[in-house]
Amino acid sequence: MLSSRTGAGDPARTLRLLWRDPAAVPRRGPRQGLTIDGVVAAATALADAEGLDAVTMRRVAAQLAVVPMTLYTYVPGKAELLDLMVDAAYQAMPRASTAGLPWRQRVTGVAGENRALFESHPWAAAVTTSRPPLGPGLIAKYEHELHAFEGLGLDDIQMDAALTHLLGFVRAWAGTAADARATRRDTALDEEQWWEISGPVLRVVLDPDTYPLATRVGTAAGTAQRGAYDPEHAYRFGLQMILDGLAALIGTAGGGAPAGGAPAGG
Amino acid sequence: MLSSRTGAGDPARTLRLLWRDPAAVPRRGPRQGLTIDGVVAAATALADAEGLDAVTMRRVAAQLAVVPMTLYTYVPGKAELLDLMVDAAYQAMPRASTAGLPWRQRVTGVAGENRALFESHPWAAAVTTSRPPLGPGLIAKYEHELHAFEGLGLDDIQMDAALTHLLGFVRAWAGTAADARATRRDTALDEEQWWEISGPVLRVVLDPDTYPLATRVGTAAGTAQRGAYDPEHAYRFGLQMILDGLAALIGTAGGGAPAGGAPAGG
DNA sequence: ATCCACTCTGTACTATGTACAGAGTACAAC
DNA sequence: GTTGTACTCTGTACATAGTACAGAGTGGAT
Repeated sequence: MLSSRTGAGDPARTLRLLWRDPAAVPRRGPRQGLTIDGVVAAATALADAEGLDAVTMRRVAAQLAVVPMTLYTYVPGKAELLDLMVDAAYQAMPRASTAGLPWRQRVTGVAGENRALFESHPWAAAVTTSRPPLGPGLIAKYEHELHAFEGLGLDDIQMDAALTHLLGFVRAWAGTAADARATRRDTALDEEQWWEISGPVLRVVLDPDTYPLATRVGTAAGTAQRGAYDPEHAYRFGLQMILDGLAALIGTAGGGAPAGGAPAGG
Repeated sequence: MLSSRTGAGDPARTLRLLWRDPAAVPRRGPRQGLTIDGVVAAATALADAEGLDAVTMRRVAAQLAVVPMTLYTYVPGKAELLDLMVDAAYQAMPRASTAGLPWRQRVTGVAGENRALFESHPWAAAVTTSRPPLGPGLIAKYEHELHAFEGLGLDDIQMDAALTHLLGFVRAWAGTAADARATRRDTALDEEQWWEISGPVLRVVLDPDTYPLATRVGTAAGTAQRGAYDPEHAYRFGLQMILDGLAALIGTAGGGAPAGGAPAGG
């Protein structure tokens, strides 16, 4: 039962894998023909190009010119491979220092870095990372991002919660945006065509007198934006709300709020 | 190609299904032995009890004592079944009027209703609803929830964006919380046990000098809460930030802000 | 020189969504 | 009534997924 091969679900093993623990490298037997990084890179390339669904053990193996089961020498299972992909993506993120900048700019920067992550790796928002992969990438990212919230008079728990809230927003936004893109591709219907088809049906079935607010606001939102959902607007709006919420928290937290950016940025 | 049976991916067909369009009910042939509502209810019961993965066409069919393919008489495919499940869950949500209450209470109420939804139907946060299922449930929910944002001096687009932001938060929160629960169940490790195993490994591999902020804040957050993640705290914190962000928006929006609740509620 | 831990491989099992074809049923048209 | 046919329900079958398992080969530790 406790075979060394079947280590799927073992947190310690996954952690050692994430950190590339040298003690976990086998000393006997033939040299490995691939590397963990190579496997992760192949899987990531596949996910970037064709989405998370394209990441199957068979296809990753094919990329690397090995048979599917060979991957299980490197990775306990698919779930762990996904964890490794996420951590590697985190590790590759740029981490420019924003020391000295006003906090609104720092926080906006963190949001932007995460947005960029999800734009180059849309699948990352869809990975169900049951527990966060506590690898070097995530830790380095966490360390970097916490700096944006330091010196604002928040205690440690507030810093963590504020960062979590911000990251949750960007992730949720990225998920919605990616879903919209994916549907557009799969259905071969863009937002406009979809409304062209759905509009008439809805008009028959949906009674404006029963749902006055919904029709008014929904129409306004749908008309202002090209379709039903404008990712750019949602992002700017959400970020602004978070910045303002944070400002309120800072005002509450220490008593004396340090200087920040302008109250409202465009 | 345009068979009436294979209508998966057809938005118009899905819409008619969502609204239970009587015109879509067949007039010829034997009477159906099941109902759409019955199918949706069976699938929902399965999802509630065992999670989204348990919802397979075979198992839903088994619940209803029919053969899997029979379901395809009622539903074009699994994706549409999930859409129907979500819309039905929306429809079943309580919609108590909060007219007259201060806006912070109204918005808190909307958040709470959604939180309750995800607590009784955790799978709902995980359904990838590429495009929102524009059924009667969603529309009624939208109508109801918009009322919380009316009279605050926001224009229609701001109302929509604010609601979207709030819902995104609750959904993201629910997803994280559900993931944590699911992992606990699948791994048979609770948060504490997991840390017991991971702690030693992390201590070896993670250098506090390289990641000072991360270790300090991470430890503080992990100690204060029982494990690494405290859903209750995250929810309260996030909601507070949204309320404060909304307050700032309202202050900006019209010039004269209507009366609201206390600046900070518990 | 020997051993066996380890790598890589092929085969095989279970599970999924759903296409397809056939058998039976009951309303619409005559 | 009788007939036609649109519709329901069923069984079989296929492609694709993750991965368990067993065997053949390899090379560092002894």
